[in-house]
Amino acid sequence: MAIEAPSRRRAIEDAASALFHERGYPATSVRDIARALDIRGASLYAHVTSKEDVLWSIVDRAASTFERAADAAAAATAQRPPAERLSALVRAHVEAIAADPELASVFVSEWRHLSADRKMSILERRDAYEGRFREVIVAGMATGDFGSTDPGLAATFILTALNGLATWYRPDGRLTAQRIADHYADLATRTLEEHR
Amino acid sequence: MAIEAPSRRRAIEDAASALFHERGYPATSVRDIARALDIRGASLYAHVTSKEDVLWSIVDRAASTFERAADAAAAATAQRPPAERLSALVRAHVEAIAADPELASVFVSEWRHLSADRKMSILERRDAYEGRFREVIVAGMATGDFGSTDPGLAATFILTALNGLATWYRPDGRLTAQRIADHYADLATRTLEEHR
DNA sequence: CCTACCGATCGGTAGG
DNA sequence: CCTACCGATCGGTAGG
Repeated sequence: MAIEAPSRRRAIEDAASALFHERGYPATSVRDIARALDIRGASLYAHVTSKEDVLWSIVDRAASTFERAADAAAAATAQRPPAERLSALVRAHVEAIAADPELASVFVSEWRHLSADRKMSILERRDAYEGRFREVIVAGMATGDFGSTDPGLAATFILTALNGLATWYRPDGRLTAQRIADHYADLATRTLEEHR
Repeated sequence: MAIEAPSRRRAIEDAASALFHERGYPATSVRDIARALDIRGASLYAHVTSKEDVLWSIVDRAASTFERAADAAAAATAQRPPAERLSALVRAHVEAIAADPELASVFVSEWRHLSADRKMSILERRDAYEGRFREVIVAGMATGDFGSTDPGLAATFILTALNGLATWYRPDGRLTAQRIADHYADLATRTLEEHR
């Protein structure tokens, strides 16, 4: 089939995601990934050029997923008040994590094992992503909807709390993704709203 | 000197903490730790029984540090309203991280590389620690100081946000530990307080 | 996708 | 704390 090669590549990335999520990148060997696919370690190199290359594909795809989700959330709430815009960003982030926790957790935790230039490129994208949260916080402070705070610190506080989900979320856990998204959007908004 | 042996052991743990913080436990070799102390890899084994043993000492000490800090914070605010008790717990946690970010970051990120029984023991202590936060949240909901929320989810949200500090805190950063503690205590409290 | 193999490095031990 | 060394495993290549 014409789609075999790309789907095989994707199967490798999925198996690697699961293992990187569970044990971390350095503790996962090329042979571990191959074993999950019932092939030999050396056979992986017919589809990938290096172990780091697999990590990069996963991290890059995860970054794009978060960026697209945030784009959609921002577009849908562009004319709404800051609290709603923040709530939409939080929901989009939580839903992206819940949709593929292994992908998200590799993105959140394993990027530091990338080569220096790829690491730098991811750090820049992360900062731009965090900037979306900072901008909404600044806007909310300007309208008086949000109390006065350090926007950078508040954005880091909230995003770190959200990212923790990638570590502990289980599809069959006590709370559904929707309920977690509801709660987290509420908690994040409360974190900033002016008390009155 | 009589204190040489224990201080040497501690020097090993400190060098290991710095490396585990920077690269993670699996990506740090015994020879890396030895090199930081200007000795040979094999010489380390005069002071430690295994690499995992070093990780355990660090994680166990970090856990005790957090527990003692929380004990002191709880004792000092036992008769105060829930918001103040929460604020004290948050400050204690942030200050413990800032006092030794490498120790804290190994505790937060590397415990999963411990053996099964040690991992279990740390997970239990973490849950008990998180329970202190849950209890204050429940108490605040009971008095009406805090709005209605899922105490477990809120505790996880806040503690995850705080733990992120271990990853990015730098003593020479833009904000002092005191200012971060102030802000984080404020953000955590706002996250829960009923709007009025 | 396989077998066979490479040099490098791993955590750890023996024996001073 | 050292030298010398162990078996196991690492990421990756050659050549089908």
